[in-house]
Amino acid sequence: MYIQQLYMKDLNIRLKTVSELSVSKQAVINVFLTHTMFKTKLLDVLKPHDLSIEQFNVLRILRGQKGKPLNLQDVQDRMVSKMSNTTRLIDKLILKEFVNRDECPENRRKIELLISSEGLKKLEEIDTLVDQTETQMTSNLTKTELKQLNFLLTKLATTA
Amino acid sequence: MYIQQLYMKDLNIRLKTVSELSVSKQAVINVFLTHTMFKTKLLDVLKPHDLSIEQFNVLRILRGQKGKPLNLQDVQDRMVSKMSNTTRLIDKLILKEFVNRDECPENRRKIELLISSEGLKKLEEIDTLVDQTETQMTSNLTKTELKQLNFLLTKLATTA
DNA sequence: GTACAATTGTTGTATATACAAATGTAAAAG
DNA sequence: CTTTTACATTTGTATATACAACAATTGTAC
Repeated sequence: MYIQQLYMKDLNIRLKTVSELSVSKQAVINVFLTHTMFKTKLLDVLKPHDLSIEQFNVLRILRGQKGKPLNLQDVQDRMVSKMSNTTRLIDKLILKEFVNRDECPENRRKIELLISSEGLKKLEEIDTLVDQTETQMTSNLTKTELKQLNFLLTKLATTA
Repeated sequence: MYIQQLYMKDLNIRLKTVSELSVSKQAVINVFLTHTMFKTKLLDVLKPHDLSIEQFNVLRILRGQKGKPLNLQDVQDRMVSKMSNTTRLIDKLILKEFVNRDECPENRRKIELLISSEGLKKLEEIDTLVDQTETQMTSNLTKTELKQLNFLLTKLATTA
């Protein structure tokens, strides 16, 4: 509640001044604001399950492997964050027993990461909630508008 | 260099799978990816000046006052982050002598924050660089597309 | 086959984010 | 005028982000 209210307050203040700025500056600010809103709402959903957004993402990445292990590099490549953090992030998932880590037999520099059955169970528990949240967060755009948005954001990020 | 390459690698991997997801999920991922790209590039510019993005934002907010002091709450309301951090963030700006903090005479609970002349000088030094970066980051969208993007993002964030 | 380079992962430090609790001051209630 | 409530800021703790340095293992060159 508090967060949403605070956020809306920020937004109103920003929208007054944003319109005077260049379209580029506006775009940057709008992306930052939207990101903050998405992050906040997703975190609201994940928090009761004691997962951060990045931890949730890593679990989904590992689930996507369907039993095949991934090493740190693999996981890292599918994330939008930094190597240095991934070790510690996964440490926390291992503590919660959602992930297992083993030494890779062929190459002892590597590690093998696998999601556990508890991890899978937790993901199933959350999936629907996250889906609903994502739908709700984007609900004041029509499907056509969302496609348009995705087109623009993809174009923006791909070559820039 | 390294960051950009890594980022592009991530993006390519994501774009393969993203298309299979719902438009809502795609939008969320695209906003996250774009945010990361923007943040990385802005940080590249600010880093040589020993400023974080949020520190830079606070300086710009204070400059916008043209001599009138702001208290913490005011600054916070114009930011996209959390109260708890703002104290510490400003501590660092004070250490760098870009900002002065005084007790508010009418209400000793409040503080008065002012940008220093060094702070103003630093901002002038960076302004052009940041403008160029923002323009360059958004350069593969036309002005019309950027306006469209701003419309969609504003609509997305305003009521959701 | 030893020296050097590359790969893979871990650790350290600074900053930012998120929340809760604590501190100090002002205002309101009684 | 004292107690309670609200306000403004600070501090503490956990996680995430960014970068650099380090350690261990593997690969390559001579």
